[in-house]
Order: sequence, then structure tokens, then C-alpha cells
Amino acid sequence: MEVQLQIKMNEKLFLRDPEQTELGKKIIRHSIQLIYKNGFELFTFKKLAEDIGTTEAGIYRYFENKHRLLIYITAWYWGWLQYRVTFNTNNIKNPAVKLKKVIQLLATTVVDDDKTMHINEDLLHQIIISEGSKAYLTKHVTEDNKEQLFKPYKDFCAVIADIILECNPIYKYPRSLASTIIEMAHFQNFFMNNLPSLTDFGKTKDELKVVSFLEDLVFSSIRKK
Amino acid sequence: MEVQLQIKMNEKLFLRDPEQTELGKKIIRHSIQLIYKNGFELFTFKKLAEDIGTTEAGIYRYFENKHRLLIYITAWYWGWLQYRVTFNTNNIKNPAVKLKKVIQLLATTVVDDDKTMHINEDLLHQIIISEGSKAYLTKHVTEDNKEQLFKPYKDFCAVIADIILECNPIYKYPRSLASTIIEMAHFQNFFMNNLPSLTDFGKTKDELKVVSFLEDLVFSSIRKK
DNA sequence: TTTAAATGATAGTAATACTATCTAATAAAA
DNA sequence: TTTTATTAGATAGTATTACTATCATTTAAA
Repeated sequence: MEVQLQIKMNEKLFLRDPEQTELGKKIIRHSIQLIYKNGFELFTFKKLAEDIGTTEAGIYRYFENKHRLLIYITAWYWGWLQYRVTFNTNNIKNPAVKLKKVIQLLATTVVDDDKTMHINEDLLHQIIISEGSKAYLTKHVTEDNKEQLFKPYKDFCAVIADIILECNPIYKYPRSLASTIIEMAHFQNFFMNNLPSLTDFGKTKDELKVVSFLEDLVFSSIRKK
Repeated sequence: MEVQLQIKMNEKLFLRDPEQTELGKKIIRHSIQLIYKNGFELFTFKKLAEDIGTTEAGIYRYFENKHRLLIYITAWYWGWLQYRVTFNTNNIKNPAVKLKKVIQLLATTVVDDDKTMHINEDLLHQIIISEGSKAYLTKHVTEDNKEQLFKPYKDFCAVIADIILECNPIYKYPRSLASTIIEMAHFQNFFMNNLPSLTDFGKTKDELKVVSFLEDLVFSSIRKK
């Protein structure tokens, strides 16, 4: 028996559900590849359509615009990461060990687990690192947020905040520390590879050092004083 | 006698130095206002030209494109912040006090000091929070970095890293902690105001709480163990 | 077998991101 | 004061982007 992973997505993210059709799945797969290759700014529905072998109008039947598609992709990523965290911390009692697992899942390269054939999880991880924050760094965050488009991100942050509180129930900033872990797992990776002097890992470019840094940062902060 | 502050800018950032002419200064001032109002994505040279009362072609004589203008503005911001840090920590011996001053300067609203008439520092601070990272989150970071366009950011990060090392000479991650302070001072502010559940300050929206969080985070980490 | 849903093909429009050229104003040098 | 650079204004034009609309065709469900 084969288990297929399906992440349930907010319906406001799309006009037509891309998971339901072949073309839809192609749109997701190819857009991840194209954004990875060109960056979000140079990514257009025209290029995507050419890449897939369909027309621009075809893409617009699924997504209102490229920004919505980016939000969709990032939302999928956070949903998937939360699934992985839940799965991988399932039998762990010790909250500190759980938190270390979270940091590791956030900060190290994905081993493509083939659970979702149409998504290359490694490329996805890469584009979340460099494009992910563009999903919410806009003038219409507030409206987008009202439509619950960032729920997967916020839920994931809440999960981490809960683990932090399990470690230390009187720690004062569980949510802010959680969002700091998430953002820094990605930013330190981006800096390490692109602006290395902003980090202490430029020489080796070793993801595990980002993990060590984050562990040191987090456990220093939540240690009961 | 009046003292005028001039931040020396990398010449590769512009085609013609905007500090040297009236039109140039108008471009800087109005672009800060327009980016603040519309966000960087909806900001265009056409709108900027209309706003100023000049033509699109006129703007292009100063800046190659809007992305270069964004890098210019962020570079100016980091140069200015470094000046403020140097100025405000001048007579402080205690490195921990210095570090607190840095956090405060990064994370709290600017009191417009009228040192540079043509730049509204408060708006500038706001746009750095929401648009600043777009300056380097691109496919051409590496080339831009080779042209030293991010030097002011990196220099500022190095200044903070040095203060961290003054506090604790054996701390292992001074640069990464410095870039974490910088980014989080801005991101926690953005989250607090736009995606409050990602922080612990949503209720009060009080900048000073961001300061407290960062101080707790930083001093827990660098405390000698 | 009918009917509905999804896709393909084509066309068109307003806005964006530029480049080019020519003239007028104005400020510095001779 | 005249010449000559420099800067700015005015206008035009192009390729690309970000869409919307329409109609025919294929595919799948009832």
C-alpha cells in the first residue's frame, strides 16, 4: 500500500484547485522550478505557460496572479513542514529534544521523500529561503491575512511556541522566539551562501553550523534562570 | 554654525549622484514617500516622475532602475544608522550598555533629527522594515555584492559583532548574532503590526517590548557559561 | 449519449520598464 | 561677456508584463 500525502489548502488561495488536475499539478511543479531558476521577480505566467506547454490564460484559470501562486507555494511548504515536525517528534517526550528536531528540520536540506510526486521538496526549500518572505512583505498583508492566507505559517509558529513553553513554561516570548527560529533558519542559510560576512559560517558553508547557532541561541534563552 | 550630515555613498549605486543636485534630492525624498505609500512592487519611475513634476527619463539619468534606487536607499539607511551608533555610544565604556543602545536604535521609532533635510528618517525606517530585505533577496545578490553595494549593511553588522565580542570574547557566533539582531529588530516590528500572532506583542504593539525581547535573547546568548 | 467541465488557441489592452533624441535653461570657464 | 559644458524638460517609441475576453475543441462524468 502506498501512502500519499495531501496538504489541505485554503480555497481562497486559488481559483481552481491545482491538486485536482494534471495541468494544475504541472503548474505547481514547473513554477517551483522556474522561480528557483529565475527568482520571483523575473518569473512570469508567460514563461511558466511556455515551460509547461500551455497558454497564459490557462494559468490564470488556476491563480489570480503570480503573488497568489507564491503564497500558495509557501503555504504548502509550511503545511508540509508542520506535518514533518508532527511525524518526526511523534514519540519524543523530552521537549528539548523535540525543539532540536524542529531546528534540524527547518535548517537542513530536505531529503526528497517522494511523498508528493509533483513537488520537488528540495527546490521548494531553496525558494522558500530566498523568496518566502516576499509572500507577506507587501502592502496588502493585512487583507491577505484576513483571508487566512498565512494560517499555515502562523500555525507552524504556534506549534513551535508550544514546544518552547513545554521546555520552560514561564519563558516570556515563546511566539517571537518561534518566529525568530523560523526566519533565522532561512536567513542565516541565505546569508551563509550569498553574503557570508553576515554569518560565522562563510568558510565552510555548513548547514549544521546554522543548526548549532540556533540551538545555542534558543537554549540559552529558554534556560530557566 | 550648522552641521550637515553627509553619508558617502558607493558610486556604483547611481548613474549621477543624487546628493549633488536639487532634482537628485527630490528623487530620494519623493521615492521614500512613494515607496512608503504604495510599497516597492507598485512603485514606478513613472509615478515618481509625476510626483516630482519631472519626466521618467529624468529619473533614469540618476538611477539605472528602481531596484538600484532601493539598494541606494537601504545603503544610506545603514550608513546613517552606523553613524548614529558611533555617535550615541561614543563615551560608553561598558560594552553591554553599548549593545543595549544599538538594540534601542535599531528597534525604536526614529525621532527625525533634521540633520538631513531632504530625507524623512521616520518614513525611511518604516520602508526599511518592510522593503529592506528585498534589496538583497534577488538572483543577482552575488554580482551586486561584488560591486560592494551591501557594504554599509555588512559594515554595520561587523560593528555590532565587535561589540558582542567585547562583551564576551569567546562567544562563537558574533556575526550571526549581529545579523539576527538586525533582521529581528525589523521583522518583529513588522510582525507585531501586521501578523501579530507571530509575536508576543500583538496586544500592545509596543516597540519597547521588541527591545526587551531582543535584549533577553542577546544577553542570554552571550552570557559567559 | 448527452452534457458539463477543462483545455487550447487567438486576440487585445493598459501599464511597466526601459532607450533615444532633441531642445531649453542655467551655471561654470574662457 | 561670450562660449561651452552640464543639467533638465519634452516627446516618442519599443518590448515585455499582467492581465481579460471569446470561441472552439477535447475529455470526462451523468
